Amino acid sequence: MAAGPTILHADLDAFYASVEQLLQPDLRGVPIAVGGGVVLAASYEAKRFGVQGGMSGWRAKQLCPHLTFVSGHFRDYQRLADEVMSILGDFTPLVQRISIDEAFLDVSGSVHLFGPPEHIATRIRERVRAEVGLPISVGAARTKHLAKIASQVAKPDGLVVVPPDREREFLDPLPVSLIWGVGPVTQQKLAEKGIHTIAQLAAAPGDALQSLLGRALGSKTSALAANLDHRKVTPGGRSGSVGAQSAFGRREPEPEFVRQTLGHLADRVGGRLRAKQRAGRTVTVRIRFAPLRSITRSHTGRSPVSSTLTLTEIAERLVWGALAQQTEPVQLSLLAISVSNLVDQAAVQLELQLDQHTSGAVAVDVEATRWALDHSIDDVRRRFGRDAVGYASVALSHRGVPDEFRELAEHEL
DNA sequence: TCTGGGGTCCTAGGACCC
DNA sequence: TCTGGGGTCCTAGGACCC
Repeated sequence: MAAGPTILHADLDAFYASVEQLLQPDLRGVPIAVGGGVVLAASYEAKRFGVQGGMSGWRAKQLCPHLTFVSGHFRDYQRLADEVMSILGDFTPLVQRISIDEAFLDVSGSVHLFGPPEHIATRIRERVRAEVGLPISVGAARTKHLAKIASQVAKPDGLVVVPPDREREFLDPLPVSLIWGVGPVTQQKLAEKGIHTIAQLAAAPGDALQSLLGRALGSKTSALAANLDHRKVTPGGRSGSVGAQSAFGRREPEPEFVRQTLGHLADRVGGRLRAKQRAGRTVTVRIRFAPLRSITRSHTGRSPVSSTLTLTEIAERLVWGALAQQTEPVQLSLLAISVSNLVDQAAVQLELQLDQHTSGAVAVDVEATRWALDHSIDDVRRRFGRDAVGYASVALSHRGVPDEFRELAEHEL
């Protein structure tokens, strides 16, 4: 029995921009960009001029002089994307959301209820359009990789089904950049070897690719080009790290500024860890210096942490250690904190109780006390809002980006 | 005129252990 | 007298994705 095209990849088109055009009818049909300094998303009218997400605002304006910039309505993005995901869930419980606006579905168990995959895909597109008001593209194929490529080819507002007996025909002429994991650097390396299409990539010897791209990427890329993808659609899934960052134009590394920024970041990261009942043993800081260069420093401790004050202290130590190593005077443009090596908080508390009878008692006890204090703060914030209570220097610190945007990025998918 | 924020995965070297 | 093999963990950096 040959498997049919039972994996779908559903991807909302130019999502942020489409939402703005949905909410503000006078923006429909005109080139718009969400964002200001940086383009977060561009409407298809703007994309026709070459405007792309991630591009700086002035560059976008150069390409498209009539471009309208709109500020984002981030809560609406979350709300509408959740509505779309809920529609997807009506067709199968096997929905794997991989970002705010896209998901894989395995509909192999749904065909007896809803008909063949291409019919399900069509129904999804109709319902999203009718009930939410947004365009969505869908790819249907036998594997996740093919379905994902198919949805990209289907854009904007289209459906592409890849029948199992026509997969090679579909893949061969496409550019290598459509393969998952092939970005600008890899694309350039391949181009230097004369490899531009997936057909050329599939024909290249595996060991040559491994020496060109490294072992893992080489073999993964060969496998995808050869159309060998066995990944399953797995709903849920928990993240392995939690982080936050803050960019600011160009600042002298003044102790008070560094301390407040790290306190603010630690507050956000700690709060999210505690909300997920998680804690982590490894704390990593990233420092970006004014003209682009960035470094990371990390510390792995014996016991997991999630309290705001402990995170702040570790981060400060790492940052000042790294700054002390710099031989030239530096200016900062970004600071970030990330926590990894995560474990469940329940396990942490058990360990805390055990540790109180051992030599690690003092340090661990401090963390336990701070964790309890943070938990009370979290509670108050849940009831009275984020700004109701907090550490003084943290509460005062400025933010360069709307809070809604941060919360959107933080949202547990 | 350098541009946001949140992630994943991989590499490579060194420490340490058996 | 440098000579083996394998494994884990940690650190720092980089490519890539949305």
